[in-house]
Amino acid sequence: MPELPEVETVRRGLERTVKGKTIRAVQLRRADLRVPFPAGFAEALSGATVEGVSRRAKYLLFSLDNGRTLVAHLGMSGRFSTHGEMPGLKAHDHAVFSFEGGGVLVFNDARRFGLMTLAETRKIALHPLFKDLGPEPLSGDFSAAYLKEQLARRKGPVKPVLMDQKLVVGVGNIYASEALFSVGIDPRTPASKAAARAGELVTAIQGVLEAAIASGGSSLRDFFDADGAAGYFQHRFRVYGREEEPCTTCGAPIRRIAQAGRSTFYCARCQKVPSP
DNA sequence: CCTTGAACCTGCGGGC
DNA sequence: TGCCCGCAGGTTCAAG
Repeated sequence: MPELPEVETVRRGLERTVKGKTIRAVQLRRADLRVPFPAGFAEALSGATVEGVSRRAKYLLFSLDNGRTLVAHLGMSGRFSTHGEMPGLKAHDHAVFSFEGGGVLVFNDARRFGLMTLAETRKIALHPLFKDLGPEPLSGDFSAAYLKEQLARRKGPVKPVLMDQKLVVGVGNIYASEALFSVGIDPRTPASKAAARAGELVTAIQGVLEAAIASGGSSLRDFFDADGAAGYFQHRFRVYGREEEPCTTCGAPIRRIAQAGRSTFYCARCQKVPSP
């Protein structure tokens, strides 16, 4: 389901609904998602108070008052939902968090590409999940100079390179296609050839991510924030999922190709390989 | 190192 | 109606 804008939307909802609440009990309805729940998971969380919910890349970080952080990734289909009292549990409701004074948080993930684990808050940057991640795209660390240097040493097509979380985090299959349309670069362009346009690419990536966050993310098959609301940025897609539909700029049919096993959408007329 | 392809798992829609 | 195929917002591992 989620790229950075969707995870950020979920984070904002969770911050509102669970910040300051104390976990009374955790019920796990299976032993693993993409990876096993760690030993002592429920016990470590019971009695802990959520001090805040932050985000690193596409991970949600619930910081607790016991020095640990609950790390959650939504994978492709993970969803959080909040309830006033214990709801009737449905298929793929894998983890259920009950809070003191009422309130229940349910994690549902049909495909189980998501994960939940615990980390020492103080050493979280060194955690295996985080130590090799690139800069946040909406931070100053994601600069034109940085992106130029990174693109210059890559030979593969620029679109899958932009989705490499070691280069920059948070950009997934939708927003990589959208950002490349926005700057008019052909997604098949060798990354090293796109390096000259690094400054525009940084601006385009930031622009599309910020616009999507402002719209509450994109809701495709599913995706609802913690309050059950759908995002609406999908109505503003220029290329993603629009194969054979006319380009909003020039009217040419949008094309779909496969790159590194994922669908890429682009306009063959508006998007060019930059000339050296 | 970089890059690609397969794997993980379930559900849905389209074509026959 | 039922079945098979391809497709889906991510990450990780092996192999070239």
